[in-house]
Amino acid sequence: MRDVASTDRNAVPARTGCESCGLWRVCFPGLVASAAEQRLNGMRLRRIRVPGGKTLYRSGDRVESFYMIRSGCIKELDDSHSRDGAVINFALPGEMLSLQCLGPAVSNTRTVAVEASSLCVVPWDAFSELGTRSPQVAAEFVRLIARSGLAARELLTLIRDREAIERVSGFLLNVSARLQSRGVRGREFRLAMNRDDIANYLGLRSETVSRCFTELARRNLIRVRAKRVQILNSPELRKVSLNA
Amino acid sequence: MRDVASTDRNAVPARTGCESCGLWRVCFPGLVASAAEQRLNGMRLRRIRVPGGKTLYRSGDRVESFYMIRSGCIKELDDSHSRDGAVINFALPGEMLSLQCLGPAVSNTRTVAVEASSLCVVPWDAFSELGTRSPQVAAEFVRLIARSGLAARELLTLIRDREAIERVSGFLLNVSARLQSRGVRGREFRLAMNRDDIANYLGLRSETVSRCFTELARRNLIRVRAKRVQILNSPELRKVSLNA
DNA sequence: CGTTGAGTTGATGGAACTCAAATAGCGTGG
DNA sequence: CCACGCTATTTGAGTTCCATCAACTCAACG
Repeated sequence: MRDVASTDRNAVPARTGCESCGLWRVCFPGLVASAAEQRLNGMRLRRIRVPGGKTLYRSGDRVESFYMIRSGCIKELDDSHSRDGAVINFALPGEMLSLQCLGPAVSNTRTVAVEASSLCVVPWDAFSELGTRSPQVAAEFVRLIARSGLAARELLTLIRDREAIERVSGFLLNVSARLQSRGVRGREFRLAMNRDDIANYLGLRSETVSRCFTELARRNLIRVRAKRVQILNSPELRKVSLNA
Repeated sequence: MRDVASTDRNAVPARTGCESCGLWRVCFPGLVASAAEQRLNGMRLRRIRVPGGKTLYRSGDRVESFYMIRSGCIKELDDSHSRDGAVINFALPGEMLSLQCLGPAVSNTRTVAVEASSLCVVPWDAFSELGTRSPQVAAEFVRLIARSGLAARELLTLIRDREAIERVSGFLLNVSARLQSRGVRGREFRLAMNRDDIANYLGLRSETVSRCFTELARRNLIRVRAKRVQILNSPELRKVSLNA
């Protein structure tokens, strides 16, 4: 139950095991509670592979499962205002999708694979049953759902009242920290998304994002070559992101 | 259990009853389930009054209760980046506070009364107990918590990639709709917050907010005099807010 | 009637957008 | 392996929008 056969052509961001997965703390109490039938197998765990550019689910769809990113990158889009969708969040390896749908059950976002991605799929009812048996698990749920709403708030403070270079610096540090916390090297990584997606996410234009990358490289804070990014001076980069 | 003695000097936005309160759908199943001890009285419901400018709770505080706004206006501030706090949300009459804290229990926002406000205070444990007894109530909880994260997302789409006049128009429509949905007249109302708070919320400067008000008034879409706002042409105002 | 604070209006500069052109990556097929 | 073509990205020049700073209005209040 650890690794899956890989069919990747290009270098894909690291594959993560269950320990680094956001659901681990939910699974764990369940597994402790009763070893046999609450194993991952018993929960009808599935793995799926989504090709880059393909839609996972749409706004309005009834979503009945959690999704955990194992590799790749999924973007969540809000279609309510702009025609081609505004990026709300990039879900990175080890992170979760669709949590906020499980109250209303129907999704308010469209999710699209930024690149070929591998996901774990866990039916909601399996977990919900787990929650009714263990208040510990139920509490963990509430915590996770509450935390899932935090991404939007973080993005809000990342872009509101901040100028372009601050946003881009903050974005890089954010991605770096999230990769690091999942056990992936955060100093040097590959951005799965293109400049347009980043610009859309940060409320900028791709040209501006590009200029900021160039400027940060000129200051020797980062190194960029297309999608590959290397963070050379993260304390200084943080200062830039905080306008300090 | 309906009205409280009023000590307001100036005209304060309408006081709302339990029916228009965001918690009603949570209370209701509980009340149905067992009439006697789960009444509002049984839940140790308290009413408090917060003077304008006073802090309700701070970031880092352990929050053990829900708060429901009965009258007035409470702003939620994020202190993580700016010195004097960035406005995340304005809680209007009939709306709730501190829901997202009840997973982590410790608040990540500071809440300050924009004007003298009256609140209902309900201890979390009373509800949590209610939830363990009724899965219906528990589900309603999850729904409410998931929805509480939506405010940040809405604000995000309100300001990202939108110019000043679009933000201001969207803000007015948003406030209008929220007042209306709580049974208050939404065509003509009084903004509790000053220009600085609005500007902070929208990621603008107070001068810009002022200019936008003036411009919208010039186009005969609204009428403004200090804090009093009248919406004259909401379809057209919507067009402006959507950049259409 | 002067003071105070919120709100409005005006003038100016800078940051980011726009449009346009140049360049770099990258997959494809010779 | 290299040339080709396509797309993504970078760079440049001009324009727009908003922040800034400052002056001004207005109402409340002693």
